[in-house]
Amino acid sequence: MEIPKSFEPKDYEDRIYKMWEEKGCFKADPKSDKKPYVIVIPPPNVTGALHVGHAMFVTLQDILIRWKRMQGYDSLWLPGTDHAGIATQMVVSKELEKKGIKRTEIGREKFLEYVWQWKREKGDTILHQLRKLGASCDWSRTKFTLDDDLSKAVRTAFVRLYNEGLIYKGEYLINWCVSCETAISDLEVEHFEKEGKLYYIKYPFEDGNGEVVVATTRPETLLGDSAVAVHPEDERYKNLVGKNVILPLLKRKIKVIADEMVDREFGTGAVKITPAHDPNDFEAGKRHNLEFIKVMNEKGIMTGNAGIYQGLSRYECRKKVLEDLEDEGLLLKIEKHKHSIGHCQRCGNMIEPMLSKQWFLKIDSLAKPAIEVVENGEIEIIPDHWRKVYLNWMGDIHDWCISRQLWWGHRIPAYSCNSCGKSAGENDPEKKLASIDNLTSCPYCGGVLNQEEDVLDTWFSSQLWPFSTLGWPEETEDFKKYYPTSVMETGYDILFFWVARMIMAGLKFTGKKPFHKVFLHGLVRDKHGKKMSKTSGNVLDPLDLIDKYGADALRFTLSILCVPGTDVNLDPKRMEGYKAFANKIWNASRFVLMQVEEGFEGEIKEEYLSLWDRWILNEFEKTAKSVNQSLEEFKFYEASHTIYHFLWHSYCDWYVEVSKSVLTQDELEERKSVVKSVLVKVLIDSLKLLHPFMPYITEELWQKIKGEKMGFIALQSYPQGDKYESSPIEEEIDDICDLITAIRNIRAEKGIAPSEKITVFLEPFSENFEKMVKENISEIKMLAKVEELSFEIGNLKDEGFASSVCKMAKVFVLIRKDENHHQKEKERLSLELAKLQKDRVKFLNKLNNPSFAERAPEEVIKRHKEILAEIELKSGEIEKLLKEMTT
RNA sequence: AGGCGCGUAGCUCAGUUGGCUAGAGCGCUACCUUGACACGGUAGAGGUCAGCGGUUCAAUUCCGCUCGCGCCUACCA
Repeated sequence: MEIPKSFEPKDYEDRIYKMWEEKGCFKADPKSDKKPYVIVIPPPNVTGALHVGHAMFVTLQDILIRWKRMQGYDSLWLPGTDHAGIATQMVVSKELEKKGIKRTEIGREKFLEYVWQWKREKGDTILHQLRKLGASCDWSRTKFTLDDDLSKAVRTAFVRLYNEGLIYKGEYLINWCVSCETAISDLEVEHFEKEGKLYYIKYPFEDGNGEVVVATTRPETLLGDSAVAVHPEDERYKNLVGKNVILPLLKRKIKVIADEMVDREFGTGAVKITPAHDPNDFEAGKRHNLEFIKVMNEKGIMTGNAGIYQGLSRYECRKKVLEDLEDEGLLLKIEKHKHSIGHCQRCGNMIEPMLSKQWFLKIDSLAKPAIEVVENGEIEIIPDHWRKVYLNWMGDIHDWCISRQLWWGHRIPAYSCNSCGKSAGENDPEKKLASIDNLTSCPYCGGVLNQEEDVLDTWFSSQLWPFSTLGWPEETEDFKKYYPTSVMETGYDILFFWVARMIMAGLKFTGKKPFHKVFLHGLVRDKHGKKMSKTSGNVLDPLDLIDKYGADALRFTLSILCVPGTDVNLDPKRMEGYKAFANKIWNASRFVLMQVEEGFEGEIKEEYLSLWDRWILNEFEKTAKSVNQSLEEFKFYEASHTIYHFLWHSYCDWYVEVSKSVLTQDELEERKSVVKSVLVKVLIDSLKLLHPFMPYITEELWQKIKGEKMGFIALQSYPQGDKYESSPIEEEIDDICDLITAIRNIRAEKGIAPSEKITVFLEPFSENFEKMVKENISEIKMLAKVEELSFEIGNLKDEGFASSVCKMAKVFVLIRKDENHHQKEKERLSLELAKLQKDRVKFLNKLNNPSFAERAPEEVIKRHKEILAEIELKSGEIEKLLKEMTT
């Protein structure tokens, strides 16, 4: 039987995926008595396009899911998307604007219709892209955070928190994005250090005698100042406290206060206080009962409080304020100043700290148990150092601003009454005004109700994902079987955003931890470790990569680069290499299939197994055992590397080559048959072992070898390697390989053409090795291209020969004698001898040290002695050779 | 400012409680189109494990310092 010579992933990837999906290979079955293994997908944004970050998590999670499925678990990988409030609203608004439709003009209801329309058309794009990667999700359970059932979960969670008094509404200083026109949480603010300016501004005293100078980076906010603060123990300013100064430009009278927040070393040691536009000043304002003067509105435009500056943008206002200060001689000086400025994670605009009425979640009581489960190891975070980061952050967590001024999202299920004036979050003593079900009339007075306009932060729904997707708050069959989930696998960049919040929410609402383990993978960067970004032009598109190298190569690359605790530097070169690996497997299979007849049913008869056969069978078991172990520990790189090394370097480089010496020569039919059986068995088992990593090519080859009626490799049982046993065979094969390499080395160094067969003389160091060489002489001859291999050294002096000392024997290769051939031989051997002698001294010194003998463990001493003996044997033999040559 | 982490071959990285003669992939050199595969084969070259000091019989591994780099958190006006 034969398969095409060229390996072409495009020929089979889509076809195979379709087969898997149609035959329901990925469906979990709550009725089965198999043990569950569950991962919920980190839901991609519904607006999202596939990027390498997705490729990363798909690869790792799919490896785990397929591995466990093959191990006999009821694997459930639950897919879905989140509604991505800000992102989606922005995308759809922009699309509408192109058509001349303005969101604010058409109103909330109409706008949401458009968004749903968009979602129906485009929302599944990302899910189809995940399939290209081979993701074995149970698509029948696909969820969306705005689905009816998940929305009900959100309302349930909100109302419960509200009724317990953990949700409050109030006017606080929050992070406001003037471009997205919504509040965002602390976590959604990104700080960049920027070179800015520090402006020194004079605030004249009320009495006209002199002034106090304050330093600020944001001169325009002085319009909202309500005080100037100094440190209470600052001698320079002690007598100023309580006095009034005149606010420049607006000429308001404001007082000088004393507060310990002031850093005497910074600037002039006097600081302007703008309670409505700075988080620090907000706190100070509360402490000192200051006026909160809002000088900027939600669009970043100056308000009426800004006097003549009303209507200017924040940027124009700064310019004008500075000009005017200059005119009035109040601008003392400008210094360069580095400081960090918050930017909106979504749109990149500067964040405006703004006084605003928002909904908050009290977090302390939720955080406490979430800290405990990680501290006591009930939830294991891998790699361990993220555990420390988690605990560090959780220990200093702040209340969470959960309201967003958007339309797309879960509208807050809270109401206020027109008639009696009761309002959820503010004066709703009996907690009647938040409700899971739609409230139609006021439960206090029967009056007309208004529902809160704002929606909840998307993460508020994402935190419920591990259980809302399984049916919570209902006790569904799925929820009962699949919750808690097994592993949460995601990037460390959303440890706080998502993972921490899921732990808090899981414990709060279900009373159980949402998952047993958290594995955090590194971020995918470019080949030099730089973050991928459109501006750097170093973005790699997974769909392009799949097109060029195949999904299997992309997956294998990501997996083998995934070392816990480090970011992944993705170099297309690597993918080329793993595409070559796929090609290698393809061709190895091709070779095997060429050896066997259609429907070959191999049988491995013990009595006909050779050393090499036993070796590769055992080597496979060792590999399988190691791969399982690595996967248990989330060492994807190690698992991938182990398989790679086995298939390429053990199976292809050695066993397949050795098999040729049996299959192409005059050997017993039984031997040939056994070798074929071993070739096939090890290949098939290797394909199974590799399947979670490279699902497509392994499935395709499985079908070609076994035929479709044998089912899917995806559903075969995973090799466990439990038959592996440590055996002297390993060392014996090592020694034979060492001999073959030594002969090949001489061939290469002496420039003997590969086509030329040579004569080799051998002087084994042990009878056992001589016996072994004799037993495997045919394989050795074939692999080293030896015509004649003799143990009768005779007198080689007159002949031309090259020699080498390998681990178990002295090797002589007959060559044509040339002029200074003895000289060259001597140089070569002397070089090797020098190297050996250096090592010899090292080991000798160690062993001669009395405290080494005293303190080192016996095993180590023994090993050292063995190595020394080996070195001494080898160098002794080389010395002898050199001596013989000179005489 | 606080916390975490990194510096091993030209490049990207492994190296599991200290103990083999420090490994891999790519790149490089030489030779080879041999009937699975040139997306290949064979053989090589290449490292004072950032530097200094300490603990130890023994340090790439543990500790301290120095230099260089990265990330996260934070209210430096």
